[in-house]
Amino acid sequence: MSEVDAQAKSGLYEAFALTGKALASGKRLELLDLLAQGERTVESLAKAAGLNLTTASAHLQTLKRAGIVTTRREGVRIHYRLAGDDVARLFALLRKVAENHQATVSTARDAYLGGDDTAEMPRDELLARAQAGDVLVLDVRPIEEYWAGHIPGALSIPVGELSERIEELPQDTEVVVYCRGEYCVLAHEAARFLTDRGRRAVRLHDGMLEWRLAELPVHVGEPA
Amino acid sequence: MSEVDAQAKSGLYEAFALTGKALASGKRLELLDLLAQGERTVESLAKAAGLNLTTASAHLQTLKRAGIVTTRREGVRIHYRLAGDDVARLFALLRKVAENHQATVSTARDAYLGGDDTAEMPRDELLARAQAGDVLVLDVRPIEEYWAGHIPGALSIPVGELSERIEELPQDTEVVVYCRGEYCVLAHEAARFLTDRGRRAVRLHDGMLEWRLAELPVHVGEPA
DNA sequence: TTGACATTCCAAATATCTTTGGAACATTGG
DNA sequence: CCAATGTTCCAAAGATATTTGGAATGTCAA
Repeated sequence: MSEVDAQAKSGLYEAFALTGKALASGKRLELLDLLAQGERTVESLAKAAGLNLTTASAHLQTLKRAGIVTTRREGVRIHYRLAGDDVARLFALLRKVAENHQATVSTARDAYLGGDDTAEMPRDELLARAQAGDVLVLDVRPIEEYWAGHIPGALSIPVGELSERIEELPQDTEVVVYCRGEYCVLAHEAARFLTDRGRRAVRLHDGMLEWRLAELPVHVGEPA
Repeated sequence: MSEVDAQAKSGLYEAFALTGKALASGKRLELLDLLAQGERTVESLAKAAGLNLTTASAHLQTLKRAGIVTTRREGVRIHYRLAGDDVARLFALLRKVAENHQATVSTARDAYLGGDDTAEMPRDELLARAQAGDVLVLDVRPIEEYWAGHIPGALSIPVGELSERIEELPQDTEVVVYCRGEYCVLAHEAARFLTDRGRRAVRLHDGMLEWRLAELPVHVGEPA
């Protein structure tokens, strides 16, 4: 390989690495996790990720330089969003690969999600039983994320409002709870809360991210 | 979200980020590109990637700490390999996402591969025409990579030996050249060399990496 | 047991990334 | 035009990564 070629090759791979660097920080991955649910403003991202506003902005600039997020201005606010579904797919695969090959991930996962105490249901079973009207599908993400896209027919009760609004759920039908994705804590919390209160509740095994990437139907906006 | 939860969450995401950090260096991505073709020793990787031996070892340790490569000792040598096909898939997707969303990648790509002067053929067309015995499939990677896995029926002539061995190719059948993958320069070089010498030669659009990930048949070892 | 060899460990120098407060910038509404 | 607000830019401090030579480790063969 010539000297020139070697230089051109490392140029190409440094360019690839820019995308790698975007994924090389836990904070940035938390931001991507939020963005995978739909677009958000800088302030809202900073707050949700527990970051100083300036720090969040710096991380978002890094993501933007790598091209994996884009921005849209609306008045004084700037909305960030993922640059495409391929980015969401890359993000999801990164987490899966990390889980497959790093023991520390399972440990951290269980520490965060709290073991696997509540029962779970795969996507295809939810589809079948929701068709049959057999179960109630419950979205426990923040309402903005529900509006940005949810499973058709799902009811929205953000997990923080669940204790006040539990009466909206019929007593005797089984509830399938879901949230952002496979590593999202909200559905775990909701399922624990509901089963503690004597309701029949199971978690969807993963969440909206995987649902969308599987190209299953998604409803945007208010419920029909 | 409680303080404890926030801490547990950032622990989980820092663990994910370890895999991200593994992908955050051009040098490491070059090593992964080589490993995607099959296992290799440290020395061979260092030489092929143009790295100081100690530097290569340090990068390989980083990949190993992230769990995306594993090692096997054989006598005095240590062989590195990818920890699974999911890792190869992640690597391939990273390059694709980078190309999709970063203008600099196309520039660097063209600078390295030399524009798109030679014709290319998609995988399914190669499959059909190779079945029909219509074309000769030519693998121009180093012979070790050919042994580690190649398209069934392909002939191996490493690109460096092509000028001495061009007579092994029948004059009048079309040749389909392939190498490591979509961003590998070897098939471009070979196709240019062959067409310059009046042969009918086209490139497979991608290479062994994408072929394998598409779960198409792969032959390991000597040709049948 | 010794010598040869492949690889990793260690330490130090350099480079890059992260985080933060304060200043600067852009947009909107008064 | 001015003030308020959301976001980015800048600079500096601290933390983390990269690269390298030289020493240490582990394995094999003589």
